[in-house]
Amino acid sequence: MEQQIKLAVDAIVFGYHQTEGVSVLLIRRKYAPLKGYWAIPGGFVTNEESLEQAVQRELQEETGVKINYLEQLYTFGAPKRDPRQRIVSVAYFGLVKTSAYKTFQAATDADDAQWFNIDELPKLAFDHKDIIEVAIERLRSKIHYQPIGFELLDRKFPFSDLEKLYTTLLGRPIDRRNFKKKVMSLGILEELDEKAKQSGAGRPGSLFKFNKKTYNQLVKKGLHFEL
Amino acid sequence: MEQQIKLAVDAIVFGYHQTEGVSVLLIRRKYAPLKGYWAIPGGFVTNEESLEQAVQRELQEETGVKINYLEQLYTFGAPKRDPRQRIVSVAYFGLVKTSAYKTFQAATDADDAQWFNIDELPKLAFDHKDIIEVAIERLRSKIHYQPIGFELLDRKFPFSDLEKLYTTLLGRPIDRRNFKKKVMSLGILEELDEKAKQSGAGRPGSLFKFNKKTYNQLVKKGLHFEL
DNA sequence: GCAAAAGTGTTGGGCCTACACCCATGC
DNA sequence: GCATGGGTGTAGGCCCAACACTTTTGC
Repeated sequence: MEQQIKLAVDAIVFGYHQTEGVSVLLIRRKYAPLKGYWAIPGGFVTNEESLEQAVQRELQEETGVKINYLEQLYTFGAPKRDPRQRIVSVAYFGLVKTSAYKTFQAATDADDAQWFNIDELPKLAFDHKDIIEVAIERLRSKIHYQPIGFELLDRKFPFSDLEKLYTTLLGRPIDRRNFKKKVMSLGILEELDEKAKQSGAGRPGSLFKFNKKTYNQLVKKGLHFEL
Repeated sequence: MEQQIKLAVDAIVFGYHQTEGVSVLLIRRKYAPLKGYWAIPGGFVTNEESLEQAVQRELQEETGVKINYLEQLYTFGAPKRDPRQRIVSVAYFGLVKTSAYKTFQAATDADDAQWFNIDELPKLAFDHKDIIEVAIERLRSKIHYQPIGFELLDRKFPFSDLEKLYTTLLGRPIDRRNFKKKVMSLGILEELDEKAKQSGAGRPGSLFKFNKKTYNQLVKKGLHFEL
């Protein structure tokens, strides 16, 4: 008997903003089933493109977002996850600098696209809630062996941004001095001769940037980063 | 245009034997293309079964092996990985006690099934060499956060078996005393009132078994195990 | 008795944690 | 000048790595 399975890809894209926290990019479905529900962006793979290309294309079409950090998350294939027919979906995990995308150009299958704080998710279509949970799990565990900030923060950022990101993801406070010592000892941060602009009160901090080169070397040879 | 992609699963199954080291289970292809080549067991997913069921079924059919530890590894979907048509394959990663399977009942698509030491792999069909490399990578990294021995060793084993397994996977010697201290401190091993049978010279060691209950608890709440 | 493998403790050093006060800026 | 957030150093304790000799067995 002929196989009746369709192959899709989904993109769970995380962003970060120092006051709004960690958020995930969702679209509102334009068509049935579950029209009007929020869902993870994604769609069917075409015959000639790679899986990564399919993810990038769907993301582009549905939200206008282009991503540079993308990794495979997990493949979801339970027989009844879509009511219409058997759909197996390869989920990808992406990180972007939220600041680059405040508004979206939704199109094709999507009515609208929007960031949602990961603690305030709307009702989601299909098994998308489970998928996001797996993705959040991955994000949380990733901070232990990969200094994620590089993909989530602006090119230049005050040190406190990084600290807040970690505090948020860990869900507990961390010691500022110890954290800074540890991060700086990795040698992937460069301090700049520039101060952050003020956005309220308080002493402005120096700006930092990641040194992409040493960062990549470090990631390649494996890194442990316990807190 | 209609999607023309077929979905398959593959199973990379590892076994361990204290003199033969770590090995992977391969089959010899019975049909074209690449008839006679060695390959990873696997096959197409049927419409009603889950991905895990598909893996177990194919493995059963092609090698007679039934597995109890199985996790998803990665999904391979490059457009040209199979010369005939687009095939996307969800690869799974399994561990078995080699001692349980010295001979195999090959059937269906396979002429023959056999263990191969991971350092002496034959020429493999399709992109299966790459897939096995990813799997070995996963196996190696897994020993750092999960005491793998449970799935790979016999129910009762001398402590040196565990030590040899780690030495082999790490590719370097480890300090016996420190290793034992660390493993015992996890509280997942029980010492038995039994000595290993002799297989050559040397003093016989006590036998140990894993305490499945505390082991599972430990895995669940996360575990770091650096060496 | 000799070769092979198992069993067994201690110490020094490095790393990690805990901890509190001053500084720069905006209002 | 006060409120807000940024910046900075040290000491004690714990854990980890390094290290070698004795015991039991087969031959």
